[in-house]
Amino acid sequence: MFDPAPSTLASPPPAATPSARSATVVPINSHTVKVACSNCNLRELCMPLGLNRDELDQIESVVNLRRKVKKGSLLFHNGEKFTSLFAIRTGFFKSYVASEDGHEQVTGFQMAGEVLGLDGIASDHHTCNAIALEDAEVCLMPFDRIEELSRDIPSMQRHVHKIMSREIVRENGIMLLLGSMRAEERLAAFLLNLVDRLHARGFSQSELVLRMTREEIGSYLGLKLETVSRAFSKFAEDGLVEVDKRNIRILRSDLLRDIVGRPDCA
Amino acid sequence: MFDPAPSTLASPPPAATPSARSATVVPINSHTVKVACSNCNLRELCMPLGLNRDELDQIESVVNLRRKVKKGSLLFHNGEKFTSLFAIRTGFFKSYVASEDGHEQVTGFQMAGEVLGLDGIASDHHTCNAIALEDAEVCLMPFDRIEELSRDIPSMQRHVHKIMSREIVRENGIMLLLGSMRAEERLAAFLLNLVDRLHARGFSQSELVLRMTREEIGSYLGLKLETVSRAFSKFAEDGLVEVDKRNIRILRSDLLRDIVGRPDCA
DNA sequence: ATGTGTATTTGACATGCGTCAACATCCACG
DNA sequence: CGTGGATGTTGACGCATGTCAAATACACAT
Repeated sequence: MFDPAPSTLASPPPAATPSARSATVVPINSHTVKVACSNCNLRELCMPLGLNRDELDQIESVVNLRRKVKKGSLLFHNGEKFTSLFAIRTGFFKSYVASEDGHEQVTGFQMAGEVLGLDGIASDHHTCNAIALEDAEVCLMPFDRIEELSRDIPSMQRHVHKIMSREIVRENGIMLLLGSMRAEERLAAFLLNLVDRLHARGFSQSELVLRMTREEIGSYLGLKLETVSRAFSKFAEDGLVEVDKRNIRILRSDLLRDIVGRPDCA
Repeated sequence: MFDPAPSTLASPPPAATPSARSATVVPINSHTVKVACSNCNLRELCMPLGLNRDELDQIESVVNLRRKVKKGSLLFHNGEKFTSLFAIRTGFFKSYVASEDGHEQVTGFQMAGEVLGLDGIASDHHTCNAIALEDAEVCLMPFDRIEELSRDIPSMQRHVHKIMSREIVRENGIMLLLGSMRAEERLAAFLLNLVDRLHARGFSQSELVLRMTREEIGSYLGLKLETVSRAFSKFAEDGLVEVDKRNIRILRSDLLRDIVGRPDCA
């Protein structure tokens, strides 16, 4: 097996200096406002994207609270009143919907710099749940403040629209995956997507640590956990990846891409 | 069999007086502007929703063109530059994405009052295709005009956000369907959803005419056309629906709902 | 250390749906 | 009025994945 390199993989890249406060909700007073976005390492991925200095100052007035979310606890849940979007500073989330009979369908995994809560805009109430898969910190962005600012800053407005549209496009891709791919294609696509997003955040192109269980992966991919496990074993057997529990090393991303691309290569 | 009632089902409810012009793109000049939204029967479903009289006047300045789309022709396609959203006045569309290997995945069916093109905002280019399943007419809404107006009219801004969020929520539901339901549950959910949307447009609660093939239904639901056909036959055999080609009469929507709700009722 | 619960892997078997094929029906068009 | 292509139905069969079960490993609390 390989060295899981937990020190670099276990924690996201430094997103400004994480405060060590114990309170769950941390108000940002005037002299700490500057910390919010300008100094955040995620500014190239998150809300401030494409804003100039002045606009950056303004958006920082939107991000007025931070919230720590402990591993396993809910950020929001189905039916809860919608007031804010959440930008992830650190940590890892899953979002999921539940059908009446209790089945849970994971609808996405979100990492630092990504935005949660867009589902709530439609009806002023959240229609899915978001749970932290590791200790996390999020920035609260009250949506009416976002809308106010969007009216004043066209580039901000466009960015908000792009974020929502991107989510629509992502879900289109998942529909393609769920509707037409087979188990190994789905897992290959999943791994490549995850490692791409991690790489954009400064992590390795080839190593990753899964924050979710096989069952959660299966739920996202429309598979049972045993099928996910078998697909991992198959990939390992074929020398495409090394699998040690949740530590994954991608050895042949080219072949993984082939698997995604061609629906029938045994 | 039953009377397919084609006269009421074949054409959507009157959406203002349909012009009989033959040109594909119909510019709306100043004295016909009023026709655009105020008189449109879809104003309770479409963009003008929740706007007052003044705001209605303004939104009509956004809808500056109409376009006729013949059955079988593309409204937009993957890779095409994104400039406008499309509000459907009459007709019926499918949107779909294609994977590299040529497989097509239908991502949605859209009817009068619904909006197409949201996928294009993210990258300024469309990432899916939209094709008319019957002769159709759409209103073009240049997106930069929508954004301008959103800055002036908060209720308009909120409405645009709601439309995008609604699409995200819809796709969450499809993920649940594709990820965890079995064939008959999927088809039952599909039929109930279709008839609900048609009913909101003044059609029957129990009768509908499918505008798409079994194969297109199957693509949307992640099934093969034979499986769709068998599920229809099963429903008919069990007395839940009457099926005559694409004419469907729902006899027991209560039982259809049961099928959707409970994953194991054989 | 010990025990308990969760996560993962692997095997054996069952089944729902896909695949392949034949046939029926309908509509467009000559 | 006939013909060909698209669409839809149905049957037989196979396979990918689900289901059930057992064993192992690990995390964490006592």
